[in-house]
Amino acid sequence: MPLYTAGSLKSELNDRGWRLTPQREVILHVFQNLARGKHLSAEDLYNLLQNEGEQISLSTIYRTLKLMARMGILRELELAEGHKHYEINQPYPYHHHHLICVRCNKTIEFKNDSILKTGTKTAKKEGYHLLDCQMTIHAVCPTCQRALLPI
Amino acid sequence: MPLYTAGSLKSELNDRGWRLTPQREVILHVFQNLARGKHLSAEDLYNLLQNEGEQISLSTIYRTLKLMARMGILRELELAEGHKHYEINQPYPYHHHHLICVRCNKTIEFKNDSILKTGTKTAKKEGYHLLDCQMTIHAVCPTCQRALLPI
DNA sequence: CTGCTTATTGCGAATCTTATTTAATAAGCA
DNA sequence: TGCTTATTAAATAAGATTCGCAATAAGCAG
Ligand SMILES: [Mn+2]
Ligand SMILES: [Mn+2]
Ligand SMILES: [Zn+2]
Ligand SMILES: [Zn+2]
Repeated sequence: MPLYTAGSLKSELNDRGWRLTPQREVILHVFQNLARGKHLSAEDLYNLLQNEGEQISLSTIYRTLKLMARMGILRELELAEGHKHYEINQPYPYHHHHLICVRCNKTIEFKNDSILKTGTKTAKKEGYHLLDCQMTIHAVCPTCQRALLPI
Repeated sequence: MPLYTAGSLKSELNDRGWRLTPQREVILHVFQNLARGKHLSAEDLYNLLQNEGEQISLSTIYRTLKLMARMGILRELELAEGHKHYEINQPYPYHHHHLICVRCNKTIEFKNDSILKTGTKTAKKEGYHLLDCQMTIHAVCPTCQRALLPI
Protein backbone atom coordinates (compact mmCIF):
# COMPACT_ATOMS: atom_id res chain seq x y z
CA MET A 1 0.00 0.00 0.00
CA PRO A 2 2.36 2.74 -1.13
CA LEU A 3 1.42 6.42 -1.23
CA TYR A 4 0.81 7.55 -4.79
CA THR A 5 1.77 10.78 -6.49
CA ALA A 6 0.77 11.73 -10.02
CA GLY A 7 4.27 10.66 -11.05
CA SER A 8 4.28 7.27 -9.40
CA LEU A 9 0.78 6.63 -10.71
CA LYS A 10 2.01 7.34 -14.22
CA SER A 11 4.93 4.96 -14.00
CA GLU A 12 2.83 2.22 -12.47
CA LEU A 13 0.26 2.62 -15.25
CA ASN A 14 2.83 2.80 -18.04
CA ASP A 15 4.63 -0.27 -16.72
CA ARG A 16 1.46 -2.20 -17.46
CA GLY A 17 0.93 -0.65 -20.90
CA TRP A 18 -1.71 1.73 -19.57
CA ARG A 19 -1.88 5.50 -19.71
CA LEU A 20 -2.08 8.39 -17.32
CA THR A 21 -4.95 10.60 -18.39
CA PRO A 22 -6.00 13.98 -17.00
CA GLN A 23 -9.15 12.32 -15.72
CA ARG A 24 -7.21 9.78 -13.70
CA GLU A 25 -4.92 12.44 -12.34
CA VAL A 26 -7.86 14.60 -11.25
CA ILE A 27 -9.59 11.70 -9.53
CA LEU A 28 -6.45 10.68 -7.65
CA HIS A 29 -6.04 14.29 -6.58
CA VAL A 30 -9.56 14.44 -5.21
CA PHE A 31 -9.02 11.41 -3.03
CA GLN A 32 -5.60 12.57 -1.88
CA ASN A 33 -7.11 15.82 -0.67
CA LEU A 34 -10.28 14.41 0.81
CA ALA A 35 -10.82 15.20 4.48
CA ARG A 36 -10.19 12.36 6.89
CA GLY A 37 -13.32 10.36 7.54
CA LYS A 38 -14.87 11.27 4.17
CA HIS A 39 -15.91 8.55 1.76
CA LEU A 40 -17.16 9.08 -1.78
CA SER A 41 -19.54 7.08 -3.92
CA ALA A 42 -19.25 7.20 -7.71
CA GLU A 43 -22.14 9.63 -7.79
CA ASP A 44 -20.63 11.72 -4.99
CA LEU A 45 -17.41 12.02 -6.93
CA TYR A 46 -19.27 12.87 -10.12
CA ASN A 47 -21.20 15.67 -8.43
CA LEU A 48 -18.15 16.96 -6.63
CA LEU A 49 -16.27 17.22 -9.94
CA GLN A 50 -19.23 18.85 -11.65
CA ASN A 51 -19.28 21.51 -8.96
CA GLU A 52 -15.57 22.12 -9.47
CA GLY A 53 -16.18 22.55 -13.20
CA GLU A 54 -14.42 19.28 -14.08
CA GLN A 55 -16.20 17.40 -16.83
CA ILE A 56 -15.60 13.70 -16.29
CA SER A 57 -18.25 11.25 -17.41
CA LEU A 58 -19.87 8.83 -15.02
CA SER A 59 -18.56 5.93 -17.11
CA THR A 60 -15.02 7.13 -16.62
CA ILE A 61 -15.63 7.60 -12.92
CA TYR A 62 -16.78 4.03 -12.56
CA ARG A 63 -13.94 2.67 -14.68
CA THR A 64 -11.35 4.67 -12.77
CA LEU A 65 -12.63 3.77 -9.32
CA LYS A 66 -12.54 0.12 -10.23
CA LEU A 67 -9.10 0.38 -11.75
CA MET A 68 -7.62 2.20 -8.78
CA ALA A 69 -9.18 -0.21 -6.32
CA ARG A 70 -7.71 -3.12 -8.27
CA MET A 71 -4.33 -1.40 -8.13
CA GLY A 72 -4.56 -0.91 -4.39
CA ILE A 73 -4.66 2.88 -4.66
CA LEU A 74 -8.23 3.17 -3.42
CA ARG A 75 -10.21 1.14 -0.92
CA GLU A 76 -13.66 -0.06 -1.85
CA LEU A 77 -15.99 0.16 1.13
CA GLU A 78 -19.47 -1.20 1.78
CA LEU A 79 -20.81 1.56 3.98
CA ALA A 80 -24.36 1.60 2.65
CA GLU A 81 -26.80 -0.64 0.83
CA GLY A 82 -26.77 -0.50 -2.92
CA HIS A 83 -23.60 1.36 -3.72
CA LYS A 84 -19.91 1.39 -2.86
CA HIS A 85 -17.85 4.09 -1.27
CA TYR A 86 -14.19 4.82 -1.84
CA GLU A 87 -11.33 6.40 0.03
CA ILE A 88 -7.57 6.59 -0.48
CA ASN A 89 -5.74 3.51 0.74
CA GLN A 90 -3.12 4.62 3.20
CA PRO A 91 -0.64 2.54 5.16
CA TYR A 92 0.31 2.84 8.80
CA PRO A 93 -0.22 5.14 10.68
CA TYR A 94 -3.29 6.29 8.72
CA HIS A 95 -4.67 2.82 8.15
CA HIS A 96 -8.05 2.47 9.81
CA HIS A 97 -11.32 0.54 9.93
CA HIS A 98 -15.07 1.10 10.11
CA LEU A 99 -17.90 0.59 12.56
CA ILE A 100 -21.22 0.92 10.72
CA CYS A 101 -24.81 1.14 11.88
CA VAL A 102 -26.75 -1.19 9.61
CA ARG A 103 -29.90 0.89 10.01
CA CYS A 104 -28.81 4.52 9.51
CA ASN A 105 -25.33 3.90 8.03
CA LYS A 106 -23.65 6.18 10.55
CA THR A 107 -19.98 5.28 10.32
CA ILE A 108 -17.20 5.59 12.88
CA GLU A 109 -13.56 5.07 11.99
CA PHE A 110 -11.22 3.34 14.37
CA LYS A 111 -7.63 2.19 14.37
CA ASN A 112 -6.07 -1.10 15.29
CA ASP A 113 -2.55 -1.78 14.18
CA SER A 114 -2.73 -5.52 14.65
CA ILE A 115 -5.23 -5.83 11.79
CA LEU A 116 -2.86 -4.61 9.11
CA LYS A 117 -0.21 -6.87 10.58
CA THR A 118 -2.55 -9.85 10.44
CA GLY A 119 -3.51 -8.97 6.86
CA THR A 120 0.07 -8.68 5.75
CA LYS A 121 1.05 -11.93 7.42
CA THR A 122 -1.96 -13.89 6.13
CA ALA A 123 -1.59 -12.68 2.55
CA LYS A 124 2.11 -13.48 2.58
CA LYS A 125 1.54 -16.95 4.03
CA GLU A 126 -0.84 -17.80 1.18
CA GLY A 127 1.34 -16.19 -1.50
CA TYR A 128 -1.22 -13.47 -2.20
CA HIS A 129 -0.20 -9.96 -3.20
CA LEU A 130 -1.90 -7.67 -0.67
CA LEU A 131 -3.99 -4.78 -1.94
CA ASP A 132 -6.05 -3.79 1.08
CA CYS A 133 -7.25 -5.20 4.34
CA GLN A 134 -10.13 -3.87 6.33
CA MET A 135 -12.16 -4.76 9.35
CA THR A 136 -15.85 -3.93 9.26
CA ILE A 137 -18.11 -3.98 12.28
CA HIS A 138 -21.82 -4.17 11.56
CA ALA A 139 -23.89 -2.99 14.48
CA VAL A 140 -26.84 -0.87 15.61
CA CYS A 141 -26.02 2.60 16.87
CA PRO A 142 -27.46 3.95 20.16
CA THR A 143 -29.97 6.17 18.35
CA CYS A 144 -31.32 3.33 16.23
CA GLN A 145 -31.47 1.01 19.24
CA ARG A 146 -33.87 3.45 20.87
CA ALA A 147 -36.01 3.72 17.75
CA LEU A 148 -38.95 1.32 17.79
CA LEU A 149 -38.13 -1.91 16.01
CA PRO A 150 -38.22 -1.14 12.25
CA ILE A 151 -36.15 -4.14 11.11
CA MET B 1 -23.96 -13.62 17.92
CA PRO B 2 -25.94 -16.48 19.44
CA LEU B 3 -26.54 -19.79 17.72
CA TYR B 4 -30.08 -20.00 16.40
CA THR B 5 -32.49 -22.89 16.39
CA ALA B 6 -35.92 -22.84 14.76
CA GLY B 7 -37.30 -22.29 18.26
CA SER B 8 -35.08 -19.41 19.24
CA LEU B 9 -35.63 -17.82 15.83
CA LYS B 10 -39.36 -17.98 16.44
CA SER B 11 -39.21 -16.32 19.82
CA GLU B 12 -36.86 -13.62 18.61
CA LEU B 13 -39.19 -12.89 15.70
CA ASN B 14 -42.36 -12.99 17.78
CA ASP B 15 -40.82 -10.70 20.40
CA ARG B 16 -40.64 -8.06 17.68
CA GLY B 17 -44.15 -8.71 16.39
CA TRP B 18 -42.90 -10.73 13.47
CA ARG B 19 -43.68 -14.27 12.41
CA LEU B 20 -41.88 -17.51 11.86
CA THR B 21 -42.83 -18.81 8.44
CA PRO B 22 -41.94 -22.15 6.85
CA GLN B 23 -39.86 -20.21 4.33
CA ARG B 24 -37.76 -18.60 7.04
CA GLU B 25 -37.32 -21.90 8.81
CA VAL B 26 -36.19 -23.61 5.62
CA ILE B 27 -33.70 -20.89 4.82
CA LEU B 28 -32.23 -20.94 8.32
CA HIS B 29 -31.94 -24.70 8.03
CA VAL B 30 -30.05 -24.46 4.77
CA PHE B 31 -27.46 -22.14 6.25
CA GLN B 32 -27.14 -24.17 9.43
CA ASN B 33 -26.33 -27.24 7.40
CA LEU B 34 -24.10 -25.60 4.85
CA ALA B 35 -20.61 -27.05 4.62
CA ARG B 36 -17.86 -24.97 6.19
CA GLY B 37 -16.33 -22.61 3.69
CA LYS B 38 -19.49 -22.44 1.56
CA HIS B 39 -21.15 -19.10 0.87
CA LEU B 40 -24.45 -18.60 -0.92
CA SER B 41 -25.75 -15.75 -3.04
CA ALA B 42 -29.48 -15.08 -3.27
CA GLU B 43 -29.51 -16.83 -6.63
CA ASP B 44 -27.45 -19.74 -5.29
CA LEU B 45 -29.94 -20.22 -2.48
CA TYR B 46 -32.87 -19.99 -4.85
CA ASN B 47 -31.42 -22.66 -7.16
CA LEU B 48 -30.45 -24.88 -4.26
CA LEU B 49 -34.01 -24.77 -2.92
CA GLN B 50 -35.48 -25.38 -6.38
CA ASN B 51 -33.35 -28.51 -6.69
CA GLU B 52 -34.60 -29.70 -3.31
CA GLY B 53 -38.17 -29.18 -4.45
CA GLU B 54 -38.72 -26.20 -2.14
CA GLN B 55 -40.71 -23.44 -3.79
CA ILE B 56 -39.61 -20.15 -2.30
CA SER B 57 -39.79 -17.05 -4.43
CA LEU B 58 -36.75 -14.94 -5.14
CA SER B 59 -38.45 -11.97 -3.47
CA THR B 60 -38.79 -13.92 -0.26
CA ILE B 61 -35.20 -15.05 -0.52
CA TYR B 62 -34.00 -11.46 -0.75
CA ARG B 63 -36.27 -10.28 2.04
CA THR B 64 -35.23 -13.13 4.31
CA LEU B 65 -31.51 -12.75 3.69
CA LYS B 66 -31.72 -9.07 4.49
CA LEU B 67 -33.83 -9.67 7.58
CA MET B 68 -31.54 -12.34 8.95
CA ALA B 69 -28.46 -10.26 8.30
CA ARG B 70 -30.05 -7.33 10.13
CA MET B 71 -30.80 -9.66 13.03
CA GLY B 72 -27.23 -10.91 13.17
CA ILE B 73 -28.18 -14.45 12.20
CA LEU B 74 -26.44 -14.32 8.83
CA ARG B 75 -23.30 -12.54 7.68
CA GLU B 76 -23.40 -10.52 4.51
CA LEU B 77 -20.16 -10.93 2.58
CA GLU B 78 -18.70 -9.11 -0.42
CA LEU B 79 -16.88 -11.97 -2.03
CA ALA B 80 -17.54 -11.04 -5.63
CA GLU B 81 -18.48 -8.05 -7.73
CA GLY B 82 -22.13 -7.33 -8.19
CA HIS B 83 -23.79 -9.55 -5.63
CA LYS B 84 -23.57 -10.46 -2.00
CA HIS B 85 -22.91 -13.81 -0.40
CA TYR B 86 -24.22 -15.08 2.91
CA GLU B 87 -23.19 -17.56 5.56
CA ILE B 88 -24.33 -18.35 9.06
CA ASN B 89 -22.90 -16.01 11.68
CA GLN B 90 -21.17 -18.10 14.27
CA PRO B 91 -19.32 -17.01 17.40
CA TYR B 92 -15.99 -18.26 18.70
CA PRO B 93 -14.53 -20.77 17.93
CA TYR B 94 -16.13 -20.87 14.46
CA HIS B 95 -15.81 -17.16 13.80
CA HIS B 96 -13.56 -16.54 10.83
CA HIS B 97 -12.52 -14.11 8.12
CA HIS B 98 -11.82 -14.00 4.39
CA LEU B 99 -8.88 -13.50 2.07
CA ILE B 100 -10.16 -12.80 -1.44
CA CYS B 101 -8.46 -12.59 -4.82
CA VAL B 102 -9.91 -9.49 -6.48
CA ARG B 103 -9.38 -10.99 -9.93
CA CYS B 104 -10.72 -14.56 -9.73
CA ASN B 105 -12.63 -14.29 -6.40
CA LYS B 106 -10.91 -17.33 -4.96
CA THR B 107 -11.57 -17.11 -1.25
CA ILE B 108 -9.63 -18.48 1.70
CA GLU B 109 -11.00 -18.47 5.21
CA PHE B 110 -8.77 -17.77 8.15
CA LYS B 111 -9.16 -17.35 11.89
CA ASN B 112 -7.91 -14.70 14.24
CA ASP B 113 -9.47 -14.47 17.66
CA SER B 114 -8.27 -10.95 18.35
CA ILE B 115 -10.56 -9.56 15.64
CA LEU B 116 -13.79 -10.59 17.32
CA LYS B 117 -12.38 -9.25 20.58
CA THR B 118 -11.57 -5.93 18.95
CA GLY B 119 -15.01 -5.80 17.36
CA THR B 120 -16.77 -6.51 20.63
CA LYS B 121 -14.71 -3.95 22.48
CA THR B 122 -15.06 -1.23 19.85
CA ALA B 123 -18.82 -1.66 19.48
CA LYS B 124 -19.27 -1.61 23.25
CA LYS B 125 -17.13 1.49 23.64
CA GLU B 126 -19.33 3.39 21.17
CA GLY B 127 -22.55 2.02 22.58
CA TYR B 128 -23.33 0.05 19.43
CA HIS B 129 -25.13 -3.29 19.52
CA LEU B 130 -22.82 -5.71 17.69
CA LEU B 131 -24.25 -7.81 14.87
CA ASP B 132 -21.16 -9.02 13.04
CA CYS B 133 -17.56 -8.15 12.61
CA GLN B 134 -15.38 -9.31 9.78
CA MET B 135 -11.95 -8.74 8.40
CA THR B 136 -11.56 -8.82 4.64
CA ILE B 137 -8.24 -9.01 2.85
CA HIS B 138 -8.27 -8.00 -0.81
CA ALA B 139 -5.33 -9.37 -2.70
CA VAL B 140 -4.16 -11.10 -5.88
CA CYS B 141 -3.71 -14.86 -5.68
CA PRO B 142 -0.55 -16.59 -6.94
CA THR B 143 -2.29 -17.84 -10.09
CA CYS B 144 -3.58 -14.41 -11.04
CA GLN B 145 -0.21 -12.83 -10.32
CA ARG B 146 1.33 -15.06 -12.96
CA ALA B 147 -1.38 -14.27 -15.50
CA LEU B 148 -0.47 -11.43 -17.83
CA LEU B 149 -1.74 -8.06 -16.62
CA PRO B 150 -5.53 -8.04 -17.25
CA ILE B 151 -6.38 -5.33 -14.73
C1' DC C 1 8.79 17.10 -33.47
C1' DT C 2 5.66 13.98 -36.17
C1' DG C 3 2.89 10.24 -37.14
C1' DC C 4 1.11 5.73 -35.74
C1' DT C 5 -0.93 2.48 -32.65
C1' DT C 6 -4.20 1.61 -29.49
C1' DA C 7 -5.77 2.67 -24.67
C1' DT C 8 -9.18 5.65 -23.05
C1' DT C 9 -13.05 8.64 -23.14
C1' DG C 10 -18.07 10.05 -23.43
C1' DC C 11 -22.44 8.81 -24.66
C1' DG C 12 -26.36 5.98 -24.91
C1' DA C 13 -28.23 1.66 -24.25
C1' DA C 14 -28.13 -2.67 -21.85
C1' DT C 15 -27.62 -5.62 -17.87
C1' DC C 16 -28.32 -7.35 -13.58
C1' DT C 17 -29.20 -7.29 -8.74
C1' DT C 18 -32.34 -5.84 -5.45
C1' DA C 19 -36.61 -3.35 -4.03
C1' DT C 20 -41.49 -2.44 -4.43
C1' DT C 21 -46.34 -3.00 -5.31
C1' DT C 22 -50.48 -5.67 -4.79
C1' DA C 23 -53.71 -9.22 -3.98
C1' DA C 24 -53.86 -13.60 -1.72
C1' DT C 25 -52.40 -16.30 2.14
C1' DA C 26 -51.55 -17.78 6.70
C1' DA C 27 -49.13 -16.91 11.49
C1' DG C 28 -50.13 -15.46 15.97
C1' DC C 29 -53.34 -14.57 19.33
C1' DA C 30 -57.61 -13.74 22.00
C1' DT D 1 -62.33 -20.68 15.83
C1' DG D 2 -62.14 -16.20 13.93
C1' DC D 3 -59.73 -11.81 13.43
C1' DT D 4 -55.82 -8.92 12.51
C1' DT D 5 -52.08 -8.08 9.90
C1' DA D 6 -47.33 -9.81 8.68
C1' DT D 7 -45.75 -12.36 4.89
C1' DT D 8 -45.80 -14.44 0.52
C1' DA D 9 -45.58 -14.92 -4.81
C1' DA D 10 -45.53 -12.69 -8.97
C1' DA D 11 -44.98 -9.02 -11.79
C1' DT D 12 -42.98 -4.67 -12.25
C1' DA D 13 -39.78 -1.00 -11.14
C1' DA D 14 -35.70 0.98 -9.55
C1' DG D 15 -31.00 1.89 -9.37
C1' DA D 16 -26.14 0.92 -9.78
C1' DT D 17 -22.79 -0.59 -12.81
C1' DT D 18 -21.25 -2.24 -17.32
C1' DC D 19 -20.92 -2.44 -22.31
C1' DG D 20 -20.60 -1.15 -27.31
C1' DC D 21 -18.92 2.05 -30.25
C1' DA D 22 -17.07 6.04 -32.54
C1' DA D 23 -14.06 9.84 -31.42
C1' DT D 24 -10.01 11.26 -28.99
C1' DA D 25 -5.44 11.51 -27.31
C1' DA D 26 -1.35 9.15 -24.59
C1' DG D 27 2.79 6.91 -25.32
C1' DC D 28 6.27 5.73 -28.26
C1' DA D 29 9.29 5.02 -32.29
C1' DG D 30 11.46 7.20 -35.93
MN1 LIG E 1 -12.50 5.56 6.19
MN1 LIG F 1 -16.87 -17.89 5.40
ZN1 LIG G 1 -28.11 4.04 13.46
ZN1 LIG H 1 -6.95 -15.08 -8.45
